[in-house]
Amino acid sequence: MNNNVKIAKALSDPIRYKIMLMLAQSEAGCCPIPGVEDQRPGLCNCELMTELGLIQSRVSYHMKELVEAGLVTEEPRGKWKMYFINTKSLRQFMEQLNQDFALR
Amino acid sequence: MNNNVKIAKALSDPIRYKIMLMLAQSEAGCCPIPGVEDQRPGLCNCELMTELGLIQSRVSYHMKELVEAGLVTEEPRGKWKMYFINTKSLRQFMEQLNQDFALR
DNA sequence: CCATCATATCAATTTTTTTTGATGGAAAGC
DNA sequence: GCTTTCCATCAAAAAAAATTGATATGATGG
Repeated sequence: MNNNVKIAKALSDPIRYKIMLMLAQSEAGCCPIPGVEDQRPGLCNCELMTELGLIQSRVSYHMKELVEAGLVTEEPRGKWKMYFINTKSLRQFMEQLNQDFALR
Repeated sequence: MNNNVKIAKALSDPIRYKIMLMLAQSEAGCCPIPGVEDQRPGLCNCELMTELGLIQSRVSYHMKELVEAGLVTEEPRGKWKMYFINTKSLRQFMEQLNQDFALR
């Protein structure tokens, strides 16, 4: 299946789209480990759960979908799992849309 | 529901994505009416059926999805129904992605 | 080691989407 | 008028996706 279809499918769920927005807007990493410098903006499951009001397995499911589509990268941080938006894949998605549909 | 989610959902089916590609690449309108000047590039159900090898109701269903998402416009032409890609909606989709995810 | 916390995964269920075959309507040609 | 062609829509079935609750894994801190 065409990769753009995969990306579109990942973005086609309201919860996942909202999660992407949250990742894009996250200012500082949640669950910071004291002393660790690299605190890229990102979110962990725990934060997503509380913000979205969803149970853990549901968040986990959607994050897996986003990661498998390549829209999100993940990184264990201590006992937490941090998620980061992968803007590169979004750019590629748009680039492909431009090509496919001769938008420029 | 967010309009980008609607667009993404419409694009998230392989058949619909392929139809969009076909519409984008259509050179001349099929089912031309003799004497009518305005023959914008577009396709009708009949052509989509044969090209895709799908039954009529299935094509009809997917075209309805695309039209309702705003990705495609339709126009009766004689007993045929012509479909045209709506690049404007695609542009808006991408513009919104840019904004939402701070891609530029 | 043990208890706890954060997350992953699984099976069962629910919901949504897609597909199909049938029927009906509208336009075109005879 | 009648027939044919093209398309829309419907109900039922099939397929796919999402949700839930339970259980498992893995790191942390005592």
